[in-house]
Amino acid sequence: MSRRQFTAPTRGNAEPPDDTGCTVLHVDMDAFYASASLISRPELRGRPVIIGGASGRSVVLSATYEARAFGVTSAMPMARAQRLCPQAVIIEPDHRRYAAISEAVMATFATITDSVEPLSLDEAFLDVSGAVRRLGRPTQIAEQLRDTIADEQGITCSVGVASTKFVAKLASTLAKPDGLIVVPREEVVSFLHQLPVGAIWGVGDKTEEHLHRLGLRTVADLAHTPLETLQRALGDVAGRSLHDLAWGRDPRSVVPERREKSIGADETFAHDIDDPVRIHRELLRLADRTAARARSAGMTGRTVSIKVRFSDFTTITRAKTLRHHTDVSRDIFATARELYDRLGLQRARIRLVGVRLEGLVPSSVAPIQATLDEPEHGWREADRAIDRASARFGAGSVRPASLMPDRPSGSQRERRDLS
DNA sequence: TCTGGGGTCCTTTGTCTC
DNA sequence: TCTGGAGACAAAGGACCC
Repeated sequence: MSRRQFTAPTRGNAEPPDDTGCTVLHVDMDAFYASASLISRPELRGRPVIIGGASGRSVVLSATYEARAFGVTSAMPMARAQRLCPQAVIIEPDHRRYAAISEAVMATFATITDSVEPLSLDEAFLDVSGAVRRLGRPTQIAEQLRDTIADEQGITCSVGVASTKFVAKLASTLAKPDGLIVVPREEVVSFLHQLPVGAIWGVGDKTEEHLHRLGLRTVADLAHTPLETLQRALGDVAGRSLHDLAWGRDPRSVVPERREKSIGADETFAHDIDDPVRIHRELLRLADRTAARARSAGMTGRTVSIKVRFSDFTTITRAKTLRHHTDVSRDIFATARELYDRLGLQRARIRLVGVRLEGLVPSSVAPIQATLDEPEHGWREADRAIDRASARFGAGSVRPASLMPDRPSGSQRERRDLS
């Protein structure tokens, strides 16, 4: 669910657009989480529905177009969304269902081309240059895809067809909902120059504000600003990138299979807390979750970082790079706890803590060195056993005793407590 | 209005080594 | 032994995306 909305520029003629050379497709599911949730609740179709958590601090994950008409957007606090649209039905997210539908949609993409670059669960770039002879022109392929996804999954999607990723992505945003926009190669510049600067991928609120202060409101303004001026204002990389994009220059190709560079987890508390014992417990839970996900992905990391957000929303991060790669819950927790304790916080009120493992490489290419104090059958084997138990009995079936809701007796605690 | 959770990338600054 | 520059790397923060 995009947070920004723009109106599509009008094309000057009624001829069908020329899609020659427009071999990049950007496919984006419409209100994906909301549409997926309504598959099992067909009686709610046509009504305002908001997908989001019930807790006081959660935000909107997605909303149907009927709810968006009331001003509800993604990432908006749930409390505000409910004030804007009190008649909306609230549904808790069902991430398993979203993952299953996403997998099926990606499988449909794979029948078109090998060159699929997923961006998230609900959108992907496809390079269809190798499929044109077999399946027809890019626009025909896009229409086939839209039909197949609607028939097989019961949800709609929008597609942008262009010669570059950046323009295809913009086109799909403008095509929403349930639409298709082709931007012919010779119309790229005129298409872009009508748009506001905020339409450009990578221009968020802060950059947009900065550009407005410079008097730059449209992509055309941006294109006609000297490169050096943009680089002075936004930095070398961002300045050059924006200037290139404003002229439709985007050399990035569709790259299938992007590898994760970090894995992490964070948690916002229902109420700010200042109890170090509770914060240590939360760090243990998050380290445990992070390590399990890394092992499940077959990855190990060398840098452990923590994030702490205070009650006034200021956020700090601290990181430590280890001598060896790890995927062991206990190592990640010990490092996270050390980083946290080093902050020397005296009962500061904390809103969120997070743990992240960075510098990921596949376990197969990063031999994990046993630490000197590691017993013959060490923590890694214990983690593997927990992973197997979780796979068999469900996530969380085995966990550190300090994370059990009801603290057990001392003997049980010693047997299981990883802390 | 009161801000989730999962990520990526860029910039700046500090430290270490040669 | 001290100093300075260059380059690599780590750390921290910020902006952005879905």
